[in-house]
Amino acid sequence: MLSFTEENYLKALLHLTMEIEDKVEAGTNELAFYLGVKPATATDMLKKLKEKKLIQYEKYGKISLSDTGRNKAVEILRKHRLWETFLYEKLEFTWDEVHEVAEQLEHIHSPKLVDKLDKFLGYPEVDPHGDCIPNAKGELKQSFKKTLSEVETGASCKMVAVKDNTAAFLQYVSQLNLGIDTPIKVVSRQAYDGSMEIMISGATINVSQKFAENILIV
Amino acid sequence: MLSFTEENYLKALLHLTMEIEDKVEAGTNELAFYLGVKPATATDMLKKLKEKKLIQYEKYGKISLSDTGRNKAVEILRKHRLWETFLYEKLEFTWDEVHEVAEQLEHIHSPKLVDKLDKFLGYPEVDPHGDCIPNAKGELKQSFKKTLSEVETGASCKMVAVKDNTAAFLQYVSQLNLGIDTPIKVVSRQAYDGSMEIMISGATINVSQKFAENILIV
DNA sequence: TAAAATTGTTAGGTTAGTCTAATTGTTATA
DNA sequence: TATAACAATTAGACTAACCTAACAATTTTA
Ligand SMILES: [Mn+2]
Ligand SMILES: [Mn+2]
Ligand SMILES: [Mn+2]
Ligand SMILES: [Mn+2]
Repeated sequence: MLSFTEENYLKALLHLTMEIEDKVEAGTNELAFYLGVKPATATDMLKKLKEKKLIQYEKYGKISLSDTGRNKAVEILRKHRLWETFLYEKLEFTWDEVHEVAEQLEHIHSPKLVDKLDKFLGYPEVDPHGDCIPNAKGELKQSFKKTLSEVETGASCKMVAVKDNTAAFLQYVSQLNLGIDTPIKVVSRQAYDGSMEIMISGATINVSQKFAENILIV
Repeated sequence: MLSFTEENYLKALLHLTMEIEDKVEAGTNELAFYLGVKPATATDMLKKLKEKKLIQYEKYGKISLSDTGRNKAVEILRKHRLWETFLYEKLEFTWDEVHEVAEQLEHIHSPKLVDKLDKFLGYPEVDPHGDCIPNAKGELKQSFKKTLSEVETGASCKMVAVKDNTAAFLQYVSQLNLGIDTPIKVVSRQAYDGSMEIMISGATINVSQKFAENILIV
């Protein structure tokens, strides 16, 4: 049985090696920074995870998940996203509130609970942030979606997910009347700073490039 | 913020000081045994809990919860029983399966989650084992119920709760077609070992004194 | 009431997960 | 290619939660 902490390291590694299309490795400092611990701490844990055959790793080398490690990590991601969906769909949580609580709930050990929760929710495919929920077999539909910042000026698209899951960002998005499935039209763009004018259900608003890079569209 | 372990000590103390009508104190060995740790370990924790003003305790003396400690403990009990109810009512768990998972879920920190869960469940008053669920104000309806073993021969009663929450006991009870609200009639009794013959919906069965002592009735 | 039994504490160790400071290995750059 | 910058590891410490073994206090009981 994995500890709370070990699970978090595996989940972090899955995140770091899934972010960018063909990135499959992570570094010690990168991992430590992501988890908010010191590199020395991460090194200790990496030795343990290697010992348990959950990662591939050599001293001074890059880190990648083993098949077992990846499966564990995907299982945790599945739980995380199912719980987020539960909180959002059944308990009236807003999409900026679910993540924090799901960070705790994802560590509950009970295969039956996960399956029953999945069933209770009607086998959802995406969580409140538009992220894919891995299925019971541990299959994760990996899609590298385009961001709003990549949409051509004048073109239209539809928001399908968000990249940033912080409460501050999510609240800002909601405040703009923007949500999953909202149609967006890119009206104009500033070459200077990449900010853009977008149209959401009739209203035109101005958003920064940083903002646009965190809205995933189709 | 209390740790997982500190919460378990407080919960154990609440249990031990609530069991019997006017018992309000517990001993170190008793506590350690209940938690499955060594007395030396419990002593360490007792010092810490005293330091945090969660218990009243003097070296070589008896232990009791302070008001703050009791409130924390009741809050955990509330979460435990709400989660058991959720698993039973919404996720098709059986009453012998809920406790184990609730032992984990009771440590999730989120006031909003507890309140929303309570609302989602329709503000239940009892859990699947017939135990009272403390309300949002932390009020716990304390009732010292009679056990089946105390019912006079020939008299009838109704099962309202169980005292033992182990899977083995609960499965046995279910197997006997016995559950919350089932009417029971005490047919006869053996003076020798306290075993009794009881009638449940027409069928007569024989149960041990130990069994009867764990069925709470009204 | 003194000895025995029971109950509880202390001392000293272990492991997991964290830290800082010092050091070593790798990569980039002048 | 030598050196500077960066990335990663090691050594040594700390805390929380546990342990065993030894000891001390309290309670029981003969
Ligand atoms: Mn999340
Ligand atoms: Mn999400
Ligand atoms: Mn329970
Ligand atoms: Mn219960």
